[in-house]
Amino acid sequence: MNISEFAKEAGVSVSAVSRYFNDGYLSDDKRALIEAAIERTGYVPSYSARMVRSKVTKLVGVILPKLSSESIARITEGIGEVLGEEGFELLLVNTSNDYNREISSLELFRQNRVDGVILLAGVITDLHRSLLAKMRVPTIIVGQKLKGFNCVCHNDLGASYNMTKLMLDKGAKRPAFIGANPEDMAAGKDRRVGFEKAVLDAGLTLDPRFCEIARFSMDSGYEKAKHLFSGREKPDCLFCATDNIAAGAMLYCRENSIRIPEDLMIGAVGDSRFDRVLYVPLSSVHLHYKTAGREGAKMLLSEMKKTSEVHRIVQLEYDVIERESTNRIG
Amino acid sequence: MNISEFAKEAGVSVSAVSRYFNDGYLSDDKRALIEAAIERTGYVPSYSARMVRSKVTKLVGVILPKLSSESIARITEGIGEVLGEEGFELLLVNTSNDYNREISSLELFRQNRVDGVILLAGVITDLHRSLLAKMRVPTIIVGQKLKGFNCVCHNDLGASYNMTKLMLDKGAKRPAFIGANPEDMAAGKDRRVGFEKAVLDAGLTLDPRFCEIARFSMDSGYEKAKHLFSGREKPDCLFCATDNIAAGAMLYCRENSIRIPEDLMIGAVGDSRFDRVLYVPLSSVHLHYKTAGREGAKMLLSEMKKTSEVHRIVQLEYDVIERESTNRIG
DNA sequence: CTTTTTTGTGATACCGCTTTCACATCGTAC
DNA sequence: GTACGATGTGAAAGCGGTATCACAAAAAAG
Repeated sequence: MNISEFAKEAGVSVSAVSRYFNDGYLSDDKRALIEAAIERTGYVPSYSARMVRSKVTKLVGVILPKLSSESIARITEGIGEVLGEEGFELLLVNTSNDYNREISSLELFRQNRVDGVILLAGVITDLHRSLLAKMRVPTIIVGQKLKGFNCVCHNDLGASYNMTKLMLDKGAKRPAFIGANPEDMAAGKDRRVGFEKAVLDAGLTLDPRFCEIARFSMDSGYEKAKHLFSGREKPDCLFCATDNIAAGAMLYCRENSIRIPEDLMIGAVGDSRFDRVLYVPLSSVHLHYKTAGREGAKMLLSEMKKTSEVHRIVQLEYDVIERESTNRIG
Repeated sequence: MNISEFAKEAGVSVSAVSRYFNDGYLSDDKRALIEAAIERTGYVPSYSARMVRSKVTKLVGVILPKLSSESIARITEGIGEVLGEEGFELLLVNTSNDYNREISSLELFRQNRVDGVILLAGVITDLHRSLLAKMRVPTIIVGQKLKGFNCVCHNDLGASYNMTKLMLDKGAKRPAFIGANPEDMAAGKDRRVGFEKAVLDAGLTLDPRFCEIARFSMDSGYEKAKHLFSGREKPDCLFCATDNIAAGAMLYCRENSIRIPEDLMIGAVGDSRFDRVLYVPLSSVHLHYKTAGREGAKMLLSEMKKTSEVHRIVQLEYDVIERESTNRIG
């Protein structure tokens, strides 16, 4: 059933029906007629047709590197909450960390497909930048700082600095690091810089043999921990860029009777739900992922309303959560 | 730029352009002209306009109760993989376990918004059933068996039966159960029935004081474990409907010096990634979530192609993964 | 009582594309 | 040489809505 059939059924004009579903500039009796007819027929206007003329899709494209990650899931939940309230729906693209899919999704959304875009990316390349600059719809980046664009991000540097400091303050002298891809400015580079700064501020030196780069997985954390402990010199504290990496490293420790925190303190960033039920409850830094998603969505909403082109970067703070894995008396 | 401007730019007719993007019934020289013009202008046809006429949205609605759950994220990843290959995109609705949002999303998708729907639901009510029966687009249910509808589900009964049996075979005599909402036929009812069957088959009796119903969270698992151990009689093995519940229960055990597996064996269903790094590595049953998503998506694709109305229920099998939490010598 | 404004209304052009249709062209069969 | 199907083509009629507009009726202002 289309609008004109429905209008006939309701005994009103096509324009009246259209108004009913839009600005509402309509008398009460017509409104009643239309509502009665909706009740009878279950008529719902076609979204697609509406889009053609009004250029409004009520869709927001969300590009993410994977779904099965607690942090990303929480960000996405936050996004969905805020946008859902405003009647928007999420068009989700999971790029599976595939660079090409990320680019092609941006290309797709750059066109007329959605009213706005939220990008959760790890590594931002020049190609990303140039595509982002050419976006015709408002676009928000969550989880990374990118000058000249609208971003919601975390204080990764502060988080890693303070977690590392926590361990050093307890007397650790041989700090080790398992980080992520440094091309990822947030989880990779910033968390490394924070670690390094804390080490230097404590008057210690950085030992390159105690620095590893892992992928975002437990297995990778396990492997890197193995490598860390393969040398003669052993670290006495370990900062991991993510909880998953830390969990993997912890597994290696258990298998090799490295006591936590007695022999090795471990701290990480992320505060995953499983941290407190790990082999040894893991000290970690809570980042406000869901809030980041909500803030990103709010920022997008305001961008979609106004026409101004002011770019903002919002940085959320963090909470250091101490658990047993760093609970050593200095 | 619209199709007629573009056609002019390319020096061909509007029809030629339309054919280029659709059936491709076109001569090679026109095709070349169009391709050259695309190169120059970056023209992309409007999805919205295309939808109006062709009634094809290339969108699949996915309704899920939450995002930050490993099982759901994995199912959704599987769905995205398969549908992405076929050029479909996912319109995601996170209902946050809100019954009304579930219903209203079904209502929304029942109309002309998407080409197909995949529903991941816990509790299916009569209202769900009647809405599902009235769907005008192909719809697949993942994670639940529902007669008369297309479903991809797990063998929850077999999974819980065998996990329980594993523990009873090792000599446990006082089995306890922490389950989920029994209105959830899969994770709630079937997993309970499997547990009960295993207990009865082992010649034991069901002790109602050893049966708890939890929500899908660690905290809830913790609370229910506390309640289980509050009586005089203590269980010697515990089956939990999900890994999260088990992790919470394990936390209670640690705090109260209940040794695992010596005093209490624990087994669960789900095989979450964190199982092996828990306080005590958790025995669990691996369900093929991602495969379920993939199969659901394939089923949807075949439903969208054909017009027949044959309903199938596909049940996936499972793998029992034994770890330390049940590693007791009977 | 006229003029102006407000409020409500339906006809109709239009959004950007797809589909239908009538027709032109070409190669092949008879 | 004619008949025929296969292939290719552009004009134009939709698809189901929204935006614009002219205009009527009622209310407010003068």
